[in-house]
Amino acid sequence: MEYDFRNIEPKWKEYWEKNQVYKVSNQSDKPKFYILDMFPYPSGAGLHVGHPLGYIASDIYARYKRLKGFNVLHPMGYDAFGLPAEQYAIETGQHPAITTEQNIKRYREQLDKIGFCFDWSREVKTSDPHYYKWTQWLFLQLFHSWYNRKENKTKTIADLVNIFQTEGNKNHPCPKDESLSFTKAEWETYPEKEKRDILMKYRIAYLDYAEVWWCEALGTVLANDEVVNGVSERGGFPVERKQMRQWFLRITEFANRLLNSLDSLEWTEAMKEMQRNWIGKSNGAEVKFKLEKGAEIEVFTTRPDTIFGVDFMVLAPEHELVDVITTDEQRKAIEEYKQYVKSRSERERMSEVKQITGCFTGAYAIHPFTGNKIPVWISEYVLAGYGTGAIMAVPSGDQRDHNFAKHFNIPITNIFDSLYNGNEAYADKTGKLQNSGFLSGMDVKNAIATAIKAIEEKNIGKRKVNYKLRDAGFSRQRYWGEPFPIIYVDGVPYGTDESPIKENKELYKLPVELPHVDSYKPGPEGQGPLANITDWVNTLWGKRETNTMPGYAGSSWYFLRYMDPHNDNEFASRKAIDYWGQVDIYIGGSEHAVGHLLYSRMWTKAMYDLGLIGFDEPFKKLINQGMIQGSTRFIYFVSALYSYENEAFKNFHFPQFYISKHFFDTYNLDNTKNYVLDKIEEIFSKYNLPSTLGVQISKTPTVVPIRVDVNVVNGNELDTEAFKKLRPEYANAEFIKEDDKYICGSETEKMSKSKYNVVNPDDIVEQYGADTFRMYEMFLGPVEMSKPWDTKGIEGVHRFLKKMWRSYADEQKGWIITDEPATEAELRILHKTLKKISEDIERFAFNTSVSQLMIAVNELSSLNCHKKAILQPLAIAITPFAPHLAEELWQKCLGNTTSIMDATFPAYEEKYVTENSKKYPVSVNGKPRVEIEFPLDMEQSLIEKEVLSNDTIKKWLDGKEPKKIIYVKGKMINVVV
RNA sequence: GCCCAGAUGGCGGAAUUGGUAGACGCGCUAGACUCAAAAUCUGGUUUUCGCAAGGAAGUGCAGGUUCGAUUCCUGUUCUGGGCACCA
Repeated sequence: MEYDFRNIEPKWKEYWEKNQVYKVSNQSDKPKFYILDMFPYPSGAGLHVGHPLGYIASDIYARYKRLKGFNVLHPMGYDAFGLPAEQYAIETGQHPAITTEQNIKRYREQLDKIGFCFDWSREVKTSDPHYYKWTQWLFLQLFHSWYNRKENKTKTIADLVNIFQTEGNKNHPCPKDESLSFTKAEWETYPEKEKRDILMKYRIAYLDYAEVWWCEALGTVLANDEVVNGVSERGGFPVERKQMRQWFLRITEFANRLLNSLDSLEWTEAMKEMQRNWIGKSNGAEVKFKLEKGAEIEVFTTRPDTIFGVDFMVLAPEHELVDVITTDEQRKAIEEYKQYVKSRSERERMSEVKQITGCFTGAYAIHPFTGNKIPVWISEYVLAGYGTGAIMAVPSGDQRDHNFAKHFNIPITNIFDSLYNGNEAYADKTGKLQNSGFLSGMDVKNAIATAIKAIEEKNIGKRKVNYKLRDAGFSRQRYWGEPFPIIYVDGVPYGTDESPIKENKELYKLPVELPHVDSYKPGPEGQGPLANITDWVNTLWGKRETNTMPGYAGSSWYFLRYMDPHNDNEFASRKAIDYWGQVDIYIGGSEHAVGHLLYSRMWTKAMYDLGLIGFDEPFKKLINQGMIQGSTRFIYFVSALYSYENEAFKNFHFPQFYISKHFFDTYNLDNTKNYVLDKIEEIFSKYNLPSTLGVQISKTPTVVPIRVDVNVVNGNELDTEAFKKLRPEYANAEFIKEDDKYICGSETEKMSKSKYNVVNPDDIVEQYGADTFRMYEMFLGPVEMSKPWDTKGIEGVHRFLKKMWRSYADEQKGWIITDEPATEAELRILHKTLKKISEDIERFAFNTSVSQLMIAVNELSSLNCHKKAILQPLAIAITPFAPHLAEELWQKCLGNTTSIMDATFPAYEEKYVTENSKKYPVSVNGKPRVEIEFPLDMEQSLIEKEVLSNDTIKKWLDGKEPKKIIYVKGKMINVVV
């Protein structure tokens, strides 16, 4: 009776499904546990071995928690809207709904093979109208909300209208326009359109303008991803930045809360730090500089203390004042410069340091304290979206300003005396200011306070907290996304749940279904494809919004839908939400650090404020899974043959020469080259080619590394026969081997089809079974770490499972479990293992728990142990890792009649894991010299005496007196001389 | 360019709180079983000097703190992730 996973695994999969073992109820006496994987996007390429890494980890944890007596929610679904499906539709004409459905089906098949305990009855798909109905509904809640800064809370627009009606906006300045001010009486006189324009400037979900990549040739807006090296990825057409009307989410209002409540989360410090940096809170001042010819430039600075060092000012090229202040002489140059900047991505603008660009506007500002004339420039290194889009440049104190001043020969004012050396800005915050009027002689901290005070007294600015975080763009000019439940009545946007629209039942109804289109071509003027469907766009009350929502719309709240996935009356019932609460553990890649994870935190806070849910952070604990990279294999082609004249050369199957890695590495050496040439000649002569072909061997052939499909490589050794079968053109491949092997080169890269390094989990499961696959992925190393995929260690894990099996079953005799009582030694092995495994699982260290299981099985089999008392608990312990095997042992061998999933994880007993003596490493001057065993409760003085009388120690002391003896109980002993 | 992370034998990795560096597995190697192979089992395997006993060096690199550093600090190199419309 062998370990026959091909029979065992399908059998139990069917059993679990038939008995609905994974079905989770919203009612239970057990404590709840919610463990969630990040939503996958179902790509056309299917799953590769990297995807399941996190799912296996969460599956192990989920099963473990269940065995520990929790009611565990462990769902899975799909983030099914997205650009790739639409791109595919444009190329092939297939509807994204159809290809997405196919991809999902494929994903599901692949996931099922690995034996996950997902409750599939709770599956959600963001592209399902039953789902996006609620995405749209939640959008409407955000549209009907504003942020009350006084209360630090999301409130309804109705509430804001009330405030305006009773007191105007004096207590609630407009976040988009602080100069906006009106009284209660003025509010009453505004026509409806103006009222709504004002309200729009307060809404959490609001309309504004923003830049997008526009490609004239394709007539469409492109994602950053689709712009490569400044041209469109498709077709290589020129692109430029273009202003377009867009929906936004006012996440900036939540900035401080998003920052502060990070402290309450069990996320890695790195993850929190990334979010903190993204939010980018900085304290400083806003200062207005009057221009010579009227107008003012407002800047934000974190260093108001350096104001006496201001030598010039820089506006973002998009700044609205640029056109106003530019003098006639400079207008042409400024226009040309602006044109240049349009072709530049923000990334390029920020990262370019070597090449300094900019243009003088011809205008001058007046320094508020010195009265000096300060030239005003524009440059790409100042971004419109950060701060006020303008800076005061202090070359002696800021490196970029310094570079700029040097490059354009702007004289530099030194405000740091000898601290500034003339070559590099002095950006440190230590030392005293000089040459700075009333700030001279002060240190930075003092000077900042004094400067702000002076600025405020002079009424030219104020203290200000600034955030790098920007409002989140919420529109895509695309088809495959959620349509907005918005209709423009005379050009004014209304929610479909507002008067007058809601009077019409058809228009009121959610979801606003994504209409069918025949073409995915963009609409006029960069609008999405929906703009082409006039029937759909034009409604009784006006035109529909033709943008769709971005990918993160559906994924910002999906964790709530799993709690109550089939609810048609609410996005999820409050009862279900209160029962499951926060996600206890969330697993996914760190690439979502500042996108998805920040957006869903914001949605959660808004929903909490609006009383829809009872917690304001979605993910209590976060585990970042590393990436499994591809390990690309290279073979080395020698282009040795050529023909002078003959056409037949092209159609003839010539031998192709590939050299093993060693020869490639040393190809520059004459020895190697001659050896290779001799070999080629030797092989070639065997072919006996007709001389009429005119084929010759090159004396100086070049060698080209070629990526080869990893699936025909075993470790680093090429399976030459499999390679030849791969494609007809390889049939005559000839290999120049080393030690009779063809060794490939390798490189670690992203796993992708184009690099021939994709490994499909199906193949691994087919060959070794799901249990081996699961354990092997965990055994590779810590979940959080990225590592290249390599199949070469999988044999070891598979051997381990077979060995474990042999503890329970014999090839000839069948089950060999006995009822004999366990010995002390056996119990020690068992309990040590139980302890280690539960501790390791709790800290997500699955690689070491697999090791421990291996150690246990090795030790038990060397004791020849087949005892039920040991092996039954051991079967439960391995369940999270190898559920199929465990279930087989549980029911077939150990004779249980219910699923092992309903077993209880055995607790370890302290008495079997404590030792009473320790073999101490004894060091002399920090170098370990000998091992001596002492009881743990032995007195230090006695130990010291014995140590000093040890022969080896005596030898190393060499007659010298020990200065000090360091004894750390249970750890080590060190003798210092 | 900025932010975050990682680097340990031939390979994946272990060392959980500053306390024996290399657990476990792969690979390699020697042997047992076998007509043979597969499977399985036993031993060896960081490098280096040495017949051995035993020594020396060693956790990307350069320093530092400490009785003691893979672990803490400073600097640095390389690799990976993110940088706001890929998801």
